Amino acid sequence: MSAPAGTQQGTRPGGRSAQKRAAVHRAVAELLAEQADLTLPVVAARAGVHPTTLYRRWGSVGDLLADVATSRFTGEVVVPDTGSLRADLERWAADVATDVSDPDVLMLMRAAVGAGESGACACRGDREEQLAALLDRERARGGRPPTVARAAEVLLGAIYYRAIFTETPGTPEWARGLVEVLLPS
Amino acid sequence: MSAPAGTQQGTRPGGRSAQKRAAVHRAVAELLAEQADLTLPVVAARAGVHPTTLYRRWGSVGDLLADVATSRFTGEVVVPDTGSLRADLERWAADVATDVSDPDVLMLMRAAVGAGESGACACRGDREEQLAALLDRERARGGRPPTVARAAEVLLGAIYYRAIFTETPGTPEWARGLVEVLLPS
DNA sequence: CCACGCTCGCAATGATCGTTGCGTTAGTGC
DNA sequence: GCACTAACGCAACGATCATTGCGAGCGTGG
Repeated sequence: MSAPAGTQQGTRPGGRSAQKRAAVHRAVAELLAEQADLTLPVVAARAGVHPTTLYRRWGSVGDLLADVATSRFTGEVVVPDTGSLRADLERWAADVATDVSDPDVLMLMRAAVGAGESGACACRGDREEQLAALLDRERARGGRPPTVARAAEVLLGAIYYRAIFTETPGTPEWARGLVEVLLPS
Repeated sequence: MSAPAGTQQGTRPGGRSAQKRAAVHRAVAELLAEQADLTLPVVAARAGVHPTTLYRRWGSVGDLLADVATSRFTGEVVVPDTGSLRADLERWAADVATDVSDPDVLMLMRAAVGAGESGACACRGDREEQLAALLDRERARGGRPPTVARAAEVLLGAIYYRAIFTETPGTPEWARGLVEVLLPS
């Protein structure tokens, strides 16, 4: 919530806080993977940090989850640039599908969504921005790509839908095929 | 989890249990709308039921939420039948979008998703079956509609995506426009 | 090098949660 | 109408959670 984006955070980027924060994030990821019910004391114990610290810094499990989700889903991703919009989208979609088919990532997403609107929105991360970059490049090339909103709805929508609301997340191949819906040949 | 589908449930459909169950479901909906943190004792107090009953019948907040979600999202919905696949889909999509744009419904969905896979899947309800009915009718008519999976991914995917992962759920008009992606003219 | 301030650890407290054994009430079948 | 079973209410218990005041440690700036 208070972190910009990178590995470190906040007021004192180089210090002890950042290490604690990283430990806590790691602990959350671990516990999430173990299906343990997330609670601040439990996270604290796992992270080797005093519970008070968590209550002070984050206040609630929801805020902590939102924080973890943002730092997990927003990061420097190499946006594909093959020269062809279709190929770029296919590759991007496959990458996203691969990412969210990881059970641990799924757990994080579900928990973040359950934490409320902020946590849910954090799960988008900067993926719409990545999409925008792809589409802008196509527009600069002289093409007429769909809008970012439309692309996000169709691609991210379908990928997230299968990941979250069904038992079978989509495969990368399936995600590639999705581009066909957006860009009819 | 133990209920078939209808208003009542389980072993003794006509009895006291069903009333308690209804009261509990109502309480969950209320508390969800109030942003209160859902916990079994709290739900029990609101429902005028003893906490023990909840622990025995559902065991955990997750199971309770999954139960509430299933009974909320699966029900006798009048599947549109206008004679035209496109019109049917547009109307159906608009109905779904209207439904999930209700803040209370949104809260329920987020909470159910956070409760785990079963809760998340419960949010689909029987909407894919409704979709299947629409598409089958078109096939019987001699048309070649998309598969149920593809239709669900695109339509439900986009609608749910905007509802859950963004601050602005889609409007019915927007949802209608979504059909154009699935059925290019 | 030193003083300031932010962050963390520590300990104690009240509140709430989740569980279990037992008695009672309500619904079902003969 | 009567016995049986299932579901519920009740009360206790231990465990865990969430909060607060205080002191110490680490990083930053003069």
